[in-house]
Amino acid sequence: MNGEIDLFRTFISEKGLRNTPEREEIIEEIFSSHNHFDVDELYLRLKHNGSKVSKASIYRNIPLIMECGLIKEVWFEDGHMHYEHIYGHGPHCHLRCIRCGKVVEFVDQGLKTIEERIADENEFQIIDHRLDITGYCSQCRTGD
Amino acid sequence: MNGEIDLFRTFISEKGLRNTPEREEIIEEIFSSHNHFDVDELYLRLKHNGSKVSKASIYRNIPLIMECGLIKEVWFEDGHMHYEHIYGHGPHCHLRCIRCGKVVEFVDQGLKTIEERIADENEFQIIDHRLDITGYCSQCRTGD
DNA sequence: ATTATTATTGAAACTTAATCGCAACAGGAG
DNA sequence: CTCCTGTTGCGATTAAGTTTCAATAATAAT
Repeated sequence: MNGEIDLFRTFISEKGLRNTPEREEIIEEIFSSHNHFDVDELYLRLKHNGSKVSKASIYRNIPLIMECGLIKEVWFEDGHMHYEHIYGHGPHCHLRCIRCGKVVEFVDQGLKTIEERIADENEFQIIDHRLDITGYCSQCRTGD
Repeated sequence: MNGEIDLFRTFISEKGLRNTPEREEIIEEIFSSHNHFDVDELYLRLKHNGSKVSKASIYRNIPLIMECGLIKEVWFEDGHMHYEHIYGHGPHCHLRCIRCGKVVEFVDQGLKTIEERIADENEFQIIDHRLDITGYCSQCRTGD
């Protein structure tokens, strides 16, 4: 358990960087929940839990955590970037409700097949992909 | 021809707003090319063509052009939003090269089927969707 | 046409996400 | 324990996008 924290520690060491308490606090806070997050929310959660980590440090460490392959940018909304966990989650896509903001993740094998065919047809080497479907969830949809 | 400009004019009128030369210049410049664009690039293109439209007016009009259904936000990159045409383009997805920035559009009927099934399973009402595949194009891929 | 109403414009100020410079601090190798 | 240098918090800075405001101009009414 805590695989993501160990992975990050190793990643940092192998890059010749330093494992600091601030880094530990940030990575632990990020993975203390399974949800998507943004910098401001993460900062408030840390603060609420007694951490003194600055926003600057969060902004400085997020690129490292991404490079380590533990999180990635998912969407830009309300004027800032939002992130999600990769570690412990297989590749997946999103259904996002425009009204209530709820996000449902889904996995579809057929999608992978399509992507591979498209990539093949274009001699394209896939590194990442993102499928987001936006609309209204079951609670928010208007009687259509 | 010029369907998008007429649509915008009608849209503006029916909202009780006013058709100004600035709006004409902006919408014409946007649709004078088939490519994706961002505000800064659009502003420079307008300026280059002798227009005196300000960036503020571009920022003010883009939401209207989106509401009119002619363009939409496609991705946030390099610190700012990028847009693409909807009018004249059917629903499509993107292959984006991380190295050279080239974007190839593709259409896939199977994808629509998958999306509809996912939406159905989640009682979700689809309003929009976006599938972006990032990686390396045929010119930029490393010998893998 | 003329006038009145009010949306729109450009310029500049402002807001805010994200980055950067700097001095103090601290991890970790030796 | 000491040194080297990466890291931190703070505050300043940058830049995208928004807003304020006075002047302008599109449209409807006259």
